[in-house]
Amino acid sequence: MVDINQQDERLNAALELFYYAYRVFTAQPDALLAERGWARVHHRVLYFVGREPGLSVNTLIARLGVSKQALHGPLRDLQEAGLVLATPSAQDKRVRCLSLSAAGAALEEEISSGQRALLAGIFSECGVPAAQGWQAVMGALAQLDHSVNRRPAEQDIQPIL
Amino acid sequence: MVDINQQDERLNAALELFYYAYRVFTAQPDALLAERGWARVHHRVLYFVGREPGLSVNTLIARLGVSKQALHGPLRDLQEAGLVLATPSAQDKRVRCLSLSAAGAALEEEISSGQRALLAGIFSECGVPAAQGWQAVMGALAQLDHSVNRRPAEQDIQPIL
DNA sequence: TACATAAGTCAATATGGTTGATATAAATCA
DNA sequence: TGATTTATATCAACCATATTGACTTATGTA
Repeated sequence: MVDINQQDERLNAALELFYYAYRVFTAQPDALLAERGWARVHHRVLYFVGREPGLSVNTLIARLGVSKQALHGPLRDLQEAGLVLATPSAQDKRVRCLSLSAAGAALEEEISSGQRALLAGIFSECGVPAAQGWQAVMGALAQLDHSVNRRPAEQDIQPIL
Repeated sequence: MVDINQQDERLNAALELFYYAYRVFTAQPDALLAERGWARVHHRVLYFVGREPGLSVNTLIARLGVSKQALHGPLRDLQEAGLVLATPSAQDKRVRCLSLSAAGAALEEEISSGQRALLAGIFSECGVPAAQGWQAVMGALAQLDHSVNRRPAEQDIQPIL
């Protein structure tokens, strides 16, 4: 039989693990961005646009969960720096389809590849079964996302509008 | 032989998993705090003081990595609400030893227990091997924390927000 | 005594978010 | 066609939270 307090202790340790692991995971990109004078919003814009090219400004606002006024500053920065491109949609010329320029993709790649390398190293260090366990746990957690702002993906639950 | 692009795709999926899972993990405490009109700083204070009772204001400032002016507002809120107690140290009457009142401990417990329950549910859903794999991966990541503000490792109890 | 330290406060400032109002172009409806 | 809605883009006022700097008070130490 499992001691309740011991169980709680293990779970407390897991809470802390989550906090520290996430901090390590995000420290690198933050530092890379800061070097170039960009902030987190810029990173998130690069990230979302990179993974969903052609998305509209409104969609991006929904993904990020910020107001359009809060988005526009950083978005304009990125466009002026030539990292993000905005081209009118063919279907509806009002909507601007956002995408990354080569330079934008390169910066995004530089940031994400650091994170991929970090995870790849950890996964190979811990072994395939551990990596699969990690993915199962994180996947189960992510499934609980009730946010409306999620991107639909084949394997995901569709957002309720 | 492993296809490089396929490998990168799996790693990209892992990046997204991390992002969404963390968001789910932090949504609950944020909501609980917001209900009561507290912000994240208040939570972090409750957490740190709860896990390191008797710590000084300066130590707390170092743990949080904020200025004393930034801390004092929230800290005063918590003291006035009777959640955090400050008693002069016996050794040095200048330093205030911070601790949680019963009410403070109860709120902290309420917040953390939600997160423990969330993780416990996920762990039992995914099975013991997956949970162990998750812990191995997160532990390996957390080990890479180079932060100056960490506590010595013997107790190594750390914040969740 | 002279200086240093811990805590608390006040003021000025910066940043990053919010809402509200408004403008423009494009699409759609009656 | 004219009226209305939608998507994007600003401007302005405001607010929360952080910063640094200067200062006070109480206490400890050389």
